[in-house]
Amino acid sequence: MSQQMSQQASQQASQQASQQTTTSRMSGPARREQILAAARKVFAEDGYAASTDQVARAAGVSQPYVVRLFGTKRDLFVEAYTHATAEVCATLAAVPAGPDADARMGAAYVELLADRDLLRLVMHGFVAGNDPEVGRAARACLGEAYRLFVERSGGTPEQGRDFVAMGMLVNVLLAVGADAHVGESEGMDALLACVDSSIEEVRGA
Amino acid sequence: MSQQMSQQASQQASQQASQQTTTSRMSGPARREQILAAARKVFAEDGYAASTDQVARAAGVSQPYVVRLFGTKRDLFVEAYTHATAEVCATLAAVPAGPDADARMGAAYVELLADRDLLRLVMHGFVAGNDPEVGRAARACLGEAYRLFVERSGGTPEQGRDFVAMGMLVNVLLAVGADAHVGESEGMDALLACVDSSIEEVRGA
DNA sequence: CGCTCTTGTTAGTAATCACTCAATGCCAAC
DNA sequence: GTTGGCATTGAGTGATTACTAACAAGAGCG
Repeated sequence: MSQQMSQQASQQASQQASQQTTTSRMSGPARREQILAAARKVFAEDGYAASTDQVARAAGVSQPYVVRLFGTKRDLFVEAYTHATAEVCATLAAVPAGPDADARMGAAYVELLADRDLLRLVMHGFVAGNDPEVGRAARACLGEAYRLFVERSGGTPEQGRDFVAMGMLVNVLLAVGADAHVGESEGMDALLACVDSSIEEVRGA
Repeated sequence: MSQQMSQQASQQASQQASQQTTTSRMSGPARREQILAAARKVFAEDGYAASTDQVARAAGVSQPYVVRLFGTKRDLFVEAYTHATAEVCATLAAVPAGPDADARMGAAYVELLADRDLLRLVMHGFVAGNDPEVGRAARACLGEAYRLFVERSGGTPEQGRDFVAMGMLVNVLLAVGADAHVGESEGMDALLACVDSSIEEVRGA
């Protein structure tokens, strides 16, 4: 499955990266962050199955250099993944408590939807959970999302559960490309319409 | 990540399969189904990244034979995946309409929880959705689950959405091994307790 | 027994993988 | 202006990959 798809995907990524990449010399930490950004994009697309070569081409660097900077492909993935989950948690944690905090939490998550790569990467970590460190980060992110919602909104456990569940539904719909295949199945169309209206509702609040 | 883990995992699978495998000659379709069952287990563990060799060892067959019978690793994955999604849909479709149909739909899904491999495989398909055929099967399954719930229970679109969302939450919690890591994060513990009580509630109904 | 079809294997191939090694240029400090 | 450290690469290695080709063996049938 990943042969044709990831080939052309990485070609696209390499093209668009080589345009924006300064081929000249960079400082170590700066290059590290650039590679991490590329890794986030590539891993979001193909998950852990993406190769370090794809990441290197997306960053405009040679492949040995990315493993030199990060030690191991697994280390790179774990670092990119923990960054992503931390970003999600930070966004939710930035919502202050108070009246209508539940709606503002929902709006904060909807804001995250703009960055498709972020949520796709988080999703990939959910199924790559047999790696102990990835699994721990994934569980921590889910638990924090629940805890923050209940704490900030003062809602019941059931409301917290529903908040996280709704987030997972949106994640999955995004991952399977539901928005890009409207008109394929009537059930999916109706589900998508219902979720979309909820998103618009929370966005307006 | 998958190196050490999948190695020992496939060794376990091969051992337990070689015990239950009739090494003698089998009929073609029977062997096909046996390999499909093995593929379901292996793909549930490691996703599409699992090798045909792992599947072959789990089935107690040589590796070239599994690609001979199924043509391509991708074909094998797609067939195993469509079988899994069809099983989920069939289970939900078996719930008759009537009063308390919503609770019975929930109970039917909880029944599916007993087969961890099934839901883990379905989850893997959700993130492998860049493959067109896998993505289509995943979207069809989600759409059908929603449609069936609304049709059988006569509920509102919002209730249907919440049903599917709850299913996704349970899937994710299962995939990240939340039940196997209790006591790690207080937020996750509270979330898991809330979901568990909901499951027990629907199980009793 | 012989003939043939299906079941199954061993041996092999080309590609890709993560990762290593040794080297090369660049920049700043002395 | 030479020295030394940092950024970066090309070339290579061994392992694993999906997949192929050719061949062995068993079962039904005349």
